[in-house]
Amino acid sequence: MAEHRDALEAVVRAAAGELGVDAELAAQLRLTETDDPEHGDLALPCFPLAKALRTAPAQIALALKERLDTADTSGLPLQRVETAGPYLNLFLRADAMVGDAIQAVLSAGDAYGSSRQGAGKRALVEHTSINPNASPHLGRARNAWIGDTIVRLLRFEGYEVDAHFFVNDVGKQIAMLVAGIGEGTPTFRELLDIYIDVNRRFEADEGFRTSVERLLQRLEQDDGSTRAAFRRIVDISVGGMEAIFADAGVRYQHFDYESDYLTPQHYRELVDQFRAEGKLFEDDEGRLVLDLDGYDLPSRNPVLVVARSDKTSLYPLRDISYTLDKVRRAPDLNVIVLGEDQKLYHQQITAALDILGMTAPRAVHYSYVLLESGSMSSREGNVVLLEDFVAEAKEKARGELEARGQEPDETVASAVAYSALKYAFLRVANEKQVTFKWEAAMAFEGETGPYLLYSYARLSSILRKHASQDAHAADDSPLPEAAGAAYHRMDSAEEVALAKELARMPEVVARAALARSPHVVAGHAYAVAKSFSAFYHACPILQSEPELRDARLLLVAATRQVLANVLGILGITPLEAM
RNA sequence: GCGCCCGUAGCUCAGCUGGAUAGAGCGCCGGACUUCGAAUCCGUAGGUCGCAGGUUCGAGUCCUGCCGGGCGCGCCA
Repeated sequence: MAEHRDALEAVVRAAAGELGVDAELAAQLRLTETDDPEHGDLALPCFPLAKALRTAPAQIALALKERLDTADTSGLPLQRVETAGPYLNLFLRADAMVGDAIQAVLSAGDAYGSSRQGAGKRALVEHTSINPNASPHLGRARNAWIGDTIVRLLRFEGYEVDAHFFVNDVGKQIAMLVAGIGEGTPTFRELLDIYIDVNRRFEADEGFRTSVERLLQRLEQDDGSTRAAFRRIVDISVGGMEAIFADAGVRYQHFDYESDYLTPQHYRELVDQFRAEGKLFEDDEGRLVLDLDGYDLPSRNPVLVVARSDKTSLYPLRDISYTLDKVRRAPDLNVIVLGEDQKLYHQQITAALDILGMTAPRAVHYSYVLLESGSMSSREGNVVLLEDFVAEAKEKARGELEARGQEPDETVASAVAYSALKYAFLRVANEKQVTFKWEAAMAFEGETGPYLLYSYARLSSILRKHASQDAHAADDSPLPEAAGAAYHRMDSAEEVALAKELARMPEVVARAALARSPHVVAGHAYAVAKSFSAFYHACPILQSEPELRDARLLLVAATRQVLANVLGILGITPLEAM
């Protein structure tokens, strides 16, 4: 479709030129996709030409139609041209659209839909980065789903991508855990209870408070045994989170520890550099403050405090150090997924890096997940833990399987459950809040993950059935030859609409990758599945006469391929049967 | 107070660089399983696109103001 559009655009521009439109204006003309088959497949609104030609748009449309009717369009799949008032509507030959789409999909296979915009480039994506003192809840999990989808999306586009998880193992929360646990070895679950406990102790017990502060100071002084004690506790948490996200299909190539960026050398180097730039000063109370004047920050004071009055580092300083390291590792594309509450902060980090002559990562900001009872907060205990939600979703999936007389297969139940959760989150635009409702997120009907899986399983089932009942079962590829198929036989609205949907994928993926917007991909997955369902109900496949059956089988195979590719980007595992 | 994001059908959300009567899902009502998987499909009803101005041949989309919600604004991370 895209290549047809380019070619037809050229023809339309030439025709406009003949009417007296100058080259510059002609070059701006774009054919738009129509939303209604009555308007053809591609259209040109003629309004922009009215002023230049001093002619009514409808007249221009008619004049263009005349030119196109007599122009040489051999080799182009142009069937006919119509005008509808000020619109010039182009109708393409259905067999060309359908055949081209199917053959493009089948020949590219798993790579179909990629525009290879990242070929030969390296990208780094930091996401999730949940503090080790809390089990992932759904609010924080949104970061992981978005981040993982961006990772997959960039990989699909040809980037070599590393996913990084920044482990915030420095700070009072962790020190409290270290002080509270001592020599013990709790599990990840137990760690979370202990965290609540030590928080209370910290409030009440002054002796405990001092021991926590002392621990922090020793850590900053690069004391070996203290570092080891922190690492031991933190790794319980890292292991726990890694397992939880691995179950969800999310993997990280690197866990980067904040404490590794806390060494006296890091500290001194950064402070010296900022001093050399004349941007660092000590305020009345002895804090080290970075002067960000001139960066137009939406803040009362354009500053960033990087060290306490006792000169121990604050998070921003360690983060700058880490970010510099990431910048060096990702020359082509550097992305970080952050909540919307981090917007100003990220601008500050961006300014700080600018002072050092470096470019900060591009941030993908997302809005938070709200429960009906309000926002999630681990401190207030108002959370839905990812683990709990997943367990319940899997339980429900097993129930649905049993209701259909199947044995509850663990793999299938898990795939169904995760598809529901991931799709529920990924379908909404990053900057929109997600209001979480159990029933809605657990829904298996309508615009949901399970519907996508169902569509895929059905596509697979058709191909399986064909392979088993047909004579060429011994053949490796029971699929008909794509080259000479009778695409012209597939001229129903449903068949053409489905093929056009398949043809849209490269454009959709490119746009999603550029904007780093998972919901664009999610929307396309649904559009393909929905379009397929309509086709399925309208057109018999295996029962059709051989020529038509073969053509439709190719459409089915191509649809299955596209759905697999799109689901792959979303991190949703397709099922051959469910 | 200042800044950023959001406001589209009863609910949850799409709507690409402004372009033809604003689309889905859920829910409601009514249909379709002896035939390729009914976790499906088809149809009906349901919208002053928060409000008011402005730019434009044309605004859900761009600009300004206001209203409502979220988030942020100096020794937390």
